[in-house]
Amino acid sequence: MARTQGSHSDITGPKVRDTALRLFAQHGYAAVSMRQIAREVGVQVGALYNYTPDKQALLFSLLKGHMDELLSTWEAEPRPDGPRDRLEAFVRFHIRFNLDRPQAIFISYMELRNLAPENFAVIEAQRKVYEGALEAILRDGQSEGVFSVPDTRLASYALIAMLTGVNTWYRAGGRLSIEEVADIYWDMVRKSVSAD
Amino acid sequence: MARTQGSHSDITGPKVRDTALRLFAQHGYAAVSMRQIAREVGVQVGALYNYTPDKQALLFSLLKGHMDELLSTWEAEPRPDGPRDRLEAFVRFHIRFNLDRPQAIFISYMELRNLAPENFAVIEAQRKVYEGALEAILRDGQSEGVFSVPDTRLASYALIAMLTGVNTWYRAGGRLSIEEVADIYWDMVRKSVSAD
DNA sequence: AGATTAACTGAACGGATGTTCAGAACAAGG
DNA sequence: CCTTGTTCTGAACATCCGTTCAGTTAATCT
Repeated sequence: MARTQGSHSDITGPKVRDTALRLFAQHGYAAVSMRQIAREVGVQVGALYNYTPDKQALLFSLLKGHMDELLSTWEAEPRPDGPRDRLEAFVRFHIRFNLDRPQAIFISYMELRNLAPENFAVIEAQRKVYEGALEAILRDGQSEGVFSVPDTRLASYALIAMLTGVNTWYRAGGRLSIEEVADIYWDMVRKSVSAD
Repeated sequence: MARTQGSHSDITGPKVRDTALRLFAQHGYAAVSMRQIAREVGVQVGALYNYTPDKQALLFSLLKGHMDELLSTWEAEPRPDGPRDRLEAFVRFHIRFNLDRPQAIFISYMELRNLAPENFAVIEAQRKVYEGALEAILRDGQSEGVFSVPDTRLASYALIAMLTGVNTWYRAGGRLSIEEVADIYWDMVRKSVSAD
């Protein structure tokens, strides 16, 4: 039998993506087989190829979709005046965005090396744009004299790593809410760049 | 032919570990085959099983060896008086240690999920010991009034993530020496906990 | 009602996987 | 010099891999 009742592409399609995202985040791209994805979706393995040309494209599509959403959401955020408030906005945005999609964040840091070179280049370029936004804030603050950062490039790396690290330990329903976490991180970031 | 001249276990053994470490770091545990390791070592695949009971044990052995070295090296470090100097020692030690073994650091953060549960528990416990050392410093500094950190647990996570992040961008021979990098990071860490 | 099309099954393809093992080649010890 | 033990080869094992495709089913269109 094929095409059981109510199973259409607009149901199976997202299900394939969701399942792949979850399994890739849990076990890693290389450790997850197409058959495993199919089993959890509830179809035979061949059916997956209605939704992706191959396994590599599935990974790339997930990462690309995530980066597109990250960039467009960030650009739609209110952009306060002055480096200090812009930095705070970045910190709070980053933490909120990350904690809302832990799996996507996880694979977009862990599975980069499993991208084909041309796919890697695309994602890497998008990441540079995003991290560049942080560095621009730091540079502005430094030149306006409201921050004191000896090396803005390096500081942006350090802060990104610190902020992205929340995903390794934060669990929803824990002792701290997302807002409380953001408050604490912002406190540390603010002091680390010597802002008021 | 077998046993060609000069190939003994005290040469092949370390070569297997070095090769496995390099390949795991480069492509990921699941993406590297035993045959690939054997090829780069220069033996047939069966010969690897003189040095490890199986692939999983090889990964665990690499991670365990790394964590053992991390803990014993840290415990052998001079232990300055007072939280401020102890924190500085920790920061400089961590950066130095990490940048000296980028591959081992990489796999011990990336390949944890590929460990069998009982192996994972061992490594996780060791990691907790190490991170606990940082938190103890923060707690002491907080209670002595030389630091101002609202949440020492969370701050230790944040700082560890920030410090470990150096491995993602630092390349030997770049524009900054390890000492310069450590100076800059220490400056940020110091300020983030409000130490003089 | 009949034709068309989208969605899926079931099976197959060649090749790669981790692991085992009998036997060969060599070095060392008596 | 002959035995013993170590180290390795070469081949095999069963199983899994990503991917393809002819055929089947069910929804949609005319």
